[in-house]
Amino acid sequence: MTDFYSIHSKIYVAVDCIIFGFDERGLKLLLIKRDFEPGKGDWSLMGGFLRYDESLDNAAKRILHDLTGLHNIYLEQLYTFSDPERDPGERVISAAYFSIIRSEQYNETRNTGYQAKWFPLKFLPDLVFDHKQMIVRAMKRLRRRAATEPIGFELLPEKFTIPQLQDLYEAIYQQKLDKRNFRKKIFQMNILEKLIEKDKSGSKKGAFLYRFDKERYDTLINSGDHFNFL
Amino acid sequence: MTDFYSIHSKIYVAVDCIIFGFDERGLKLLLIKRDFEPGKGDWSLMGGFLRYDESLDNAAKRILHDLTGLHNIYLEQLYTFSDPERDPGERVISAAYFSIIRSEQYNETRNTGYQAKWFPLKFLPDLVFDHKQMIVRAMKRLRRRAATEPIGFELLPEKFTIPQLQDLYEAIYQQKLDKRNFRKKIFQMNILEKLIEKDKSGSKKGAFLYRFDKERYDTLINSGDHFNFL
DNA sequence: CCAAAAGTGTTGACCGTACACCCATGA
DNA sequence: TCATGGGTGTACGGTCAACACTTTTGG
Repeated sequence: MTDFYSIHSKIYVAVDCIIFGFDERGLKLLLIKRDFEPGKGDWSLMGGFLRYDESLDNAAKRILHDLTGLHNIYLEQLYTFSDPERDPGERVISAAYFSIIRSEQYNETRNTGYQAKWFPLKFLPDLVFDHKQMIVRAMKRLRRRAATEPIGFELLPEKFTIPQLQDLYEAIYQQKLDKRNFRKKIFQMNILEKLIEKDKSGSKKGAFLYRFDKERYDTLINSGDHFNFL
Repeated sequence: MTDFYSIHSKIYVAVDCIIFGFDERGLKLLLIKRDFEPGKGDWSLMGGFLRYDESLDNAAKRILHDLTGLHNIYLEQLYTFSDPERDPGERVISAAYFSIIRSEQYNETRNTGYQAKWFPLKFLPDLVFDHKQMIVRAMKRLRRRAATEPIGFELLPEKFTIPQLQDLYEAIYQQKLDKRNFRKKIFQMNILEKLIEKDKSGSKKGAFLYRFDKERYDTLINSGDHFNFL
């Protein structure tokens, strides 16, 4: 291949993944302990380098699969960070990716060669480089997405209760929501399938389980409907 | 500087700018005719390469200044395009930047060594590489931004009439808006300063000129206000 | 004097928000 | 039996959308 651009600089391109999870105790992030310099021993987002023959999306998929063993993770490009001083070791720009997984799908004891750990959003450790900024931006993206797309369901088990769903939205937006208004809104969207079973883990009475009806949702979208989840 | 990452690939990083303008005939984009291979002679977004010691934001500013001579252009990172096949000449990823200028500030006869031309959005020529995709994404960003931030004013002259402002929003969202409702909404935001002068270029009666009152806008935002321009 | 664009208010529908009590059950 | 969380309806206010006529003036 002819190099048309040889007077210009080539640069390392990294990919860093902000991985959101959710459980009873709220939103959390999956972080790893860096086992290489610079920043060895510090907490960091899961990352890697873009290879010569792959897209950023594929690099992010590869990196996430490496860590979690999972395919089909919700993933979107967030922002490319490029301050020349951002990585003290070398000139590296980094495309940050926003991703969310059902936390049940990844537990820390999985043996992958990485030291990974879930951290509640409110108790994040210090992080290398500009990873904190990446997380701040990811949090904003999560809020925006959750308001207009049904990504909340990606953070819950397949079967979930309305109170669980509400807890999730309250965690994302950091505000209490009115129970009755929340239910009204969700139900009138008509995208949940009510199951016969109840989940009794949260209360004595038990709460009905629901499932997100993706087919119905897609049908509604295709017929021009819009949704506002908050 | 130690190279910690030498087992990884370095890659060319480009920056491409989608430059929006607006005039009586609607929204338009500033494109240039490529004067180097590959794609020489084709129409293209204005672009350049990221230098070793600058951020992407600064690269975009530099590239825009090169073309237009302007500083303080509205600019935001849009998305990084990275398909390995996107540039047939070499492996190059490109960070696309979304920018808007008052079209009065740039006219095509300016002599910069670039062959640049405004194209109405509806009559774009074929473009090199993935530049069309970049524009599609930029258009979406423009719609989103224009709904929540006062960027519309960046596309108009300092003094403008309400019908001009309405024409702009109609062009952005490609739909007719009701005159009375539009005025009501804009005025109740209380961010326009009405001038004594009229602009008679659009009608015999003449329309009053207004100016965007940025200070008032900032004050309102700081006191927790929100805006919806559509 | 007339064509062409600027400017002006009201109403009904809908949506978001506030708010309080009963139900089911395990301990 | 009681503490705990699940589940339910209504009323008010604000916002959005629909809609038609008068004003000004250059040609």
